[in-house]
Amino acid sequence: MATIGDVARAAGVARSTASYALSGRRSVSDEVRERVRRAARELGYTPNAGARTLATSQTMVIALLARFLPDEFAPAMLQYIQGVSDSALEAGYDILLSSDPYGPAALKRITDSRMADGVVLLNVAEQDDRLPVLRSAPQPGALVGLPGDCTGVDVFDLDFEEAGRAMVEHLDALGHRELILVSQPEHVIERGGAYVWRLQNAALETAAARGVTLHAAYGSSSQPDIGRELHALLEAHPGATGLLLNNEAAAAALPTVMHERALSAPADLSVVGRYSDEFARSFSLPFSSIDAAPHRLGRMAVRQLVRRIEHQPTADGPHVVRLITPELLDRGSTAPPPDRQ
Amino acid sequence: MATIGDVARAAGVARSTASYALSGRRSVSDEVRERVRRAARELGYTPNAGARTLATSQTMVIALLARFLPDEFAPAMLQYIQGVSDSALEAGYDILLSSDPYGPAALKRITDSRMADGVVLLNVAEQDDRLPVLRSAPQPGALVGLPGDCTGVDVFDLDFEEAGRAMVEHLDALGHRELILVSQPEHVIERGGAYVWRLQNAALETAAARGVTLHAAYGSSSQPDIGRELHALLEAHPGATGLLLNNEAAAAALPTVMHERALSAPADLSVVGRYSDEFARSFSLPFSSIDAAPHRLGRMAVRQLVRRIEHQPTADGPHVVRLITPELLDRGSTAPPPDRQ
DNA sequence: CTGAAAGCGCTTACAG
DNA sequence: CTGAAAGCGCTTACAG
Repeated sequence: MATIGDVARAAGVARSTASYALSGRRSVSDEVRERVRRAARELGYTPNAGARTLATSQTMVIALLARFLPDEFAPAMLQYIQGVSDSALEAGYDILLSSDPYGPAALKRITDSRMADGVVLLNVAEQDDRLPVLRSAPQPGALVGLPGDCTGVDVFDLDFEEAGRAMVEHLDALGHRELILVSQPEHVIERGGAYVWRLQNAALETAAARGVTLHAAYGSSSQPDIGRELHALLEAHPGATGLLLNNEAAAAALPTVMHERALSAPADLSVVGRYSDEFARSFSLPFSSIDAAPHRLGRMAVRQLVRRIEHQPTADGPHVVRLITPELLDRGSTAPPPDRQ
Repeated sequence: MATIGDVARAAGVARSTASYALSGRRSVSDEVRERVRRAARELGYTPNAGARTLATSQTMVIALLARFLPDEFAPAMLQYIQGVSDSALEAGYDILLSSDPYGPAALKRITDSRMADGVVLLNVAEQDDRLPVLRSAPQPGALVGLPGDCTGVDVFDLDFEEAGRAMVEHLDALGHRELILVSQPEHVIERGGAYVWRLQNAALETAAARGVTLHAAYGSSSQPDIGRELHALLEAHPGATGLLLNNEAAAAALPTVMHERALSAPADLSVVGRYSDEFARSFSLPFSSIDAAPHRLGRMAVRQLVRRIEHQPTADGPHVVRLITPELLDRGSTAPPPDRQ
């Protein structure tokens, strides 16, 4: 493979001149620049990434630390990755993907060995064991997901509290007095998925404040369990006229369940979910929903990370915690409750 | 950050000795080795990846070239990535993930700049424009997906022809005389998804040889279109007693469609699909199916790639094309056809 | 068993 | 406007 030395020799100049001609970091005569460029082109010269990194201490790589959890929802996961990947590409960075189940050690190795200029953490838990490592690393970090302690990192997430409020307020305004909320399984909370109770608590508080009855339940993350559970919940609360879903598996199962119970939305039951629009589209979920916006969150995290990387190490402003405001996309699955006598 | 020089100084030895003591690539007295190790531990020494790469010309990185196509099925995609990721981790490699839509240029940059020791290509097309680049790269390559020309690379895929045959034979043996096959959308073929017609042609041939009528159709890759199409197909072929699915969206939509038509499997209709077991599980698809085995294919590709990388450049055996034999997982959705008079 | 030196391929002050 | 040199942090022949 051609090196900068080969290019310099072919162009009849010094290696430094070849380097400058290619990078444009100091002025070079038009003629020399042309000769160097031609030589580079003809030799098919591409700079060696390792050598450049060693010389500049810039890797132009962003590390993406993901966790492939068994009950993590695959379509959402892939969209986070896509968002990160797309915006890294735009900014000129490559992605180093790590899904080592033992996250802290993997992260430490990556940051210590200087394989990346910055780190994006996915599936962030309330008490995330990767955070202490990230805070003491020299590289900046951006998270998708809100941890208990946000110091030293930039954080991006959906405002799940607002989502919980918005769901309840929407149905309350339509006149519903009794609702059911189906959340992710309880073990998602146990491993630190704070978004589950953030949404649920806000929904419960809002319901209480408005005198709305809200039955909060945890649902399974896979079929057919979740289907059975939905049946049982609808049976147990015959007076409920609205259903809130913070559980993708439940959203996927609901059309069948409603069909089996001969219910239709919104005539018999109003339904509001929380999942990605992409998921809604590919499964044609007919329910109004709050967009989980995984692609957008991935993008935001990378954008901010790149800003930090490129302003480093001085002009780094205060760290941000950006919770995006839920938007309820109306798919017509909510309406005033049916009359019951 | 501590360098090997810092470690050497702290241990009172030369840098070379420190390096050898840590790598074990030449014998070092027990006492010196202990001193060096302790110094490394106390200083929190981790070798600089770029420097090591420059010195050894080994990156310990595998490039993963994916394509995020709009109608690519997300759960399958993520599982390929997981398979690759898991086995890379086991082998001690990191993953450089590229999803640049302009694949050939991205691949060329990655291989030319020596960012990886080997390359895995996902979503391989019949005529894949990344293949010429990969063949002329110095790094070995492994593909998931069967291209028209397999020279110079190792190839892994499901045996889609055998899958098509197996599906038809299975239903023929049960006594079915008229079947419907729903494939992926036609534009998947157009962009090079050869597996669509590989399965379809084999199914058609097998059916013809056995005197079975097979109606082959392309289906949409998303709802609600595919649902409508399934209805139309079942309507158009009232004599069909078996349904073959090579289309994940169709598999996801079918339970609802059958419900709507008051059909049940296998009493009214025998159904066989082809998708990943993981997908079947998370959506509880009640149909017997041939496992697409994305995780396993990803693993196989990496395993072989690592073998090539580590035997390079001499002892590289002939390239392999490994088509894994479809396994029909019986979920009880097939039976002899109902009597029709 | 250990050390001093060269070299991997870049970039970037330092000189002219 | 250009060149010769140093240095990034490793590894690995070459000497002893």
